[in-house]
Parts: sequence; structure tokens; C-alpha cells
Amino acid sequence: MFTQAEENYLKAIYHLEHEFQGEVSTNAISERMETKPSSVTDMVQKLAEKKVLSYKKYKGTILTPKGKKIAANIIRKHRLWEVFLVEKLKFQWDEVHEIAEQLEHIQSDELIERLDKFLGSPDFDPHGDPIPDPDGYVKNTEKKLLSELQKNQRGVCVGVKETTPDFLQYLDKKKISIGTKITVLGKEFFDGSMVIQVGKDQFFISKKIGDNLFIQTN
Amino acid sequence: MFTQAEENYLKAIYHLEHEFQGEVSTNAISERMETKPSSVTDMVQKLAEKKVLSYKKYKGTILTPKGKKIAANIIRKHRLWEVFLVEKLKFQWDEVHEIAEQLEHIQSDELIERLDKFLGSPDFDPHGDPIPDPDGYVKNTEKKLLSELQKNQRGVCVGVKETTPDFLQYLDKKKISIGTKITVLGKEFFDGSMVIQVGKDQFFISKKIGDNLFIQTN
DNA sequence: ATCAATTTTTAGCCTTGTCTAAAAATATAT
DNA sequence: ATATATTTTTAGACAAGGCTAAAAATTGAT
Repeated sequence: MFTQAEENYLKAIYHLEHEFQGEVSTNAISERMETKPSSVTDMVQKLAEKKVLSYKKYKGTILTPKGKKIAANIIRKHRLWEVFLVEKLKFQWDEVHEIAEQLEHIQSDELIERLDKFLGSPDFDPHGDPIPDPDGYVKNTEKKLLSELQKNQRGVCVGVKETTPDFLQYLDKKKISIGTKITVLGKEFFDGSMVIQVGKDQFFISKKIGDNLFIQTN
Repeated sequence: MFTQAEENYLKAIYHLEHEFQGEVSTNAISERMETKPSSVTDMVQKLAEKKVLSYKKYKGTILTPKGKKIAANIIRKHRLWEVFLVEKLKFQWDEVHEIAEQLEHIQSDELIERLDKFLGSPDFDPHGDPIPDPDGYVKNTEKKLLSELQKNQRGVCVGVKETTPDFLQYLDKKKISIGTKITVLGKEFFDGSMVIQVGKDQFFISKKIGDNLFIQTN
């Protein structure tokens, strides 16, 4: 199958394609992987032969459907393990990345299926990132109201509905602006209020706030 | 620290030392690891430099205390993960070894400590093998065959030798599993058959049954 | 359009962990 | 005790995945 090194490249390229929507440059991969550009060239040539990406000299790299599926599956494993570490082993959400980087390379489809069931087939990891399904399909990016998000879901603030000075001042005080990442830590069904994370701050918001913030989810 | 290859050698040498009580030959390691003897020589020389084993050309290899501790910790991780796979993810005993071979190399002391707590700090893995403590100490569990016990002696079932479905089904029917307490009520010298007590039931077993059940005595 | 700066690739080398083939040491059998 | 068999080590090679230095292609600025 694929070595850990190969899997890490596929994952990095997958993320970069999404961030820059399109082909990925050798230098971009090199930076993300913390390897030299020459090493990247070697590796993408090898991966191109394995038909998981297409590569044209000096032109950049893009995953094939096969490559995308493999990458999404590694990400699926990573995020499921993160849920396990936080929900079951009670790690903090910011302590789990390194361990999940190792666990994502464990090879066993059966294991991941059972882990998924054990965790209740979660849709989002503890950072609010969506968990791809076993076929590599990731729920579509959409613009929603903050109040529509589920627990653990995360998105980027892309706009406001209400534009009164009071509301804008509130947002300013809480350091929320366009592009700010917001994670829903908890949601009260009774009144729709939430606890959210903005940067390093966690605080409570009423439903009225959530009804007036547009969020782009992954 | 140690690479996966190095960890696998340490583990194999640890097991071989226990099996043959003493120094381990290059060929023995080579067979266990399914590598060529020349590869073993290279590796043990490297590990000797790292002070985890002592090695004299042509004389064989023995772990240092440091090496023993590292090996026992890998085995601890392996067995804890096996408990997780069986108890939490509902794998069968005989399906977990390969996956645990991978999981045992995940590096994070914190992870293992939390996993141990999550599992209720078990003393035995699903095969009845003892789980070393974090310092590498293994309970001096005299693992014997049931057939070796004397009249009125008592112990806890810690494993099976035979793993055929027929035998496992027999044990299931008789409600014998890991942790079951068994008392020998009588023993026939002529054929080695016994009468034993399991819970509230008393019944007869042949020597063949007793030869395939591992018992931990106090 | 041309020259400079940047990006990317090539070429050659290193380490890890494996192998094969051959040499050396040890063990065994008569 | 000596020849033979077995075990172990050495020497040299290879693939994976990284690196450095230099060459080549692309991009950008005047």
C-alpha cells in the first residue's frame, strides 16, 4: 500500500489543494512538510507513477480521484482518533494532534469502522473539522447561521445579518470579525444559547447573537 | 528514542530470553523476526552501542536492565491495546494481534496512562498474558496448566493454549473465561482427569482439557 | 525583450534496515 | 583430534527518503 511518508504527502497536498483551490506548487508542499523542495520533487514523481496524483514538471501537482480518496481516508482516521482521545480519554482538544498524527497511519479498515461506531459515528472532530465518510466524501461547505451549527462544529465568520452599532460593538469587544474562526463548544437546547471558542477565549452567547452571524462551514 | 525496527528487536529478544531463560542466539532472533542472521548481527551491534543490550561476538545477546524496561513497556502497550480492542471495540481475541503490533509503537506516555485508566487498569490481556506495570515490572504470576494443579488447589483462568473453535465453544458452554476461578476438587492419577468447581457447578474434565487451560495460582 | 530573481529539477551523497555471498568462528562426529 | 557441519560475522549492495549544490526553467521588472 502506501508508506507513512507517502500518506503524509497525500494528506498535505489534499489540504493545500483546498486552501489554494487548485494545483499545488512544489515549494508549498515543501514548506508544509518541512522538507526541502528537492525531496518533494522526488516524492511527487513517485506518487505520480502510483497514479494518486498528476504532476507536470514545473507546473505543480493535483491529486487524482484515487489520491483524493486515500487522503480523505487518512484525514478520517486522524479526526476519529481525535474524537476518541478527547471524548473517551479526556484529553484537551489542543493536546491531541501529535498523537493523532501517529494513530492515523494504523492500517485496518475494520478497526476504523468499529472505532467510528464506538464513538457514535461523529460528524465533527474536537476542533470542529468535519470527518469524511469511508468513501472520502466530506459534507459540503455552506453558509449558515452560527445558531444552526452543532456541538463541536467550526466555521469562519463570513458576515453579519444585523448591522446595528450595538451589535457591531459587541462583535468588536469579543474580537469577532470577518475571517474569525468560531467553534461551538456547547449548545443548550432549551434556549439555543451556546458556548463558543474564539481564539483562546471561550464565552457564552445567546441565541440572538447566533441568529445574526453568518458562518461558512468547511 | 527508538525506531519501530529497534523496538521490535527488543521485544523479540525479551520474549526469547524468557522462553529459553538466558542468552539469546543470533539465529533465534533471526527466526523470530523473520530476517536474515546478518541483519540481526547489524542490529544487535547497534543496540549494544545504545546500551540496551550486551553482546559478545558469537556468544549471544542479553538485555540490560534499561533494555528490559523498554521491552516490557512495549509489551505493556501491546497488551493494553488488545484489551481496548476486545473490551471496547468488540473484536474477537484472535483478531487483535496484528493491529496491536502497530498500536504498540505509538509514542506517548500520557496516552498509555490514560488508556490504562480508561480500561480500568487491567492485569491481564484477552489472551491471559499479564500486563507489565509502567516500570516494566510483571507480576510474578506463576502461569501453570490446570492439569498441573493438585487436589484442592485453586487459581484463576488466565489463558488458553489451544484456540480451536471446538475448545473455545466448550469453555463457553462451561462458562469458563479469563478471570474465572477454578478449584480442583479431585484428581485421578490413572488418566489425569479431574473434577473441578466453576462457580456453583462441579463437573468432570479430561486431562486434555486441563492441558490446555492456563491457570494463575497465588 | 532581455536580464535578474525565484522556483523547480537534477545529480550525487547519506542513513536505516534489509539482503546475498563469502569468510571466520564454533560445534559436532567419528 | 581432525574433518565436517553449523552458526555467526563481515563485506558489499540496494531501496526508501532525506539532504546539498548546481543546473534549468519560469517569472518578473525594467
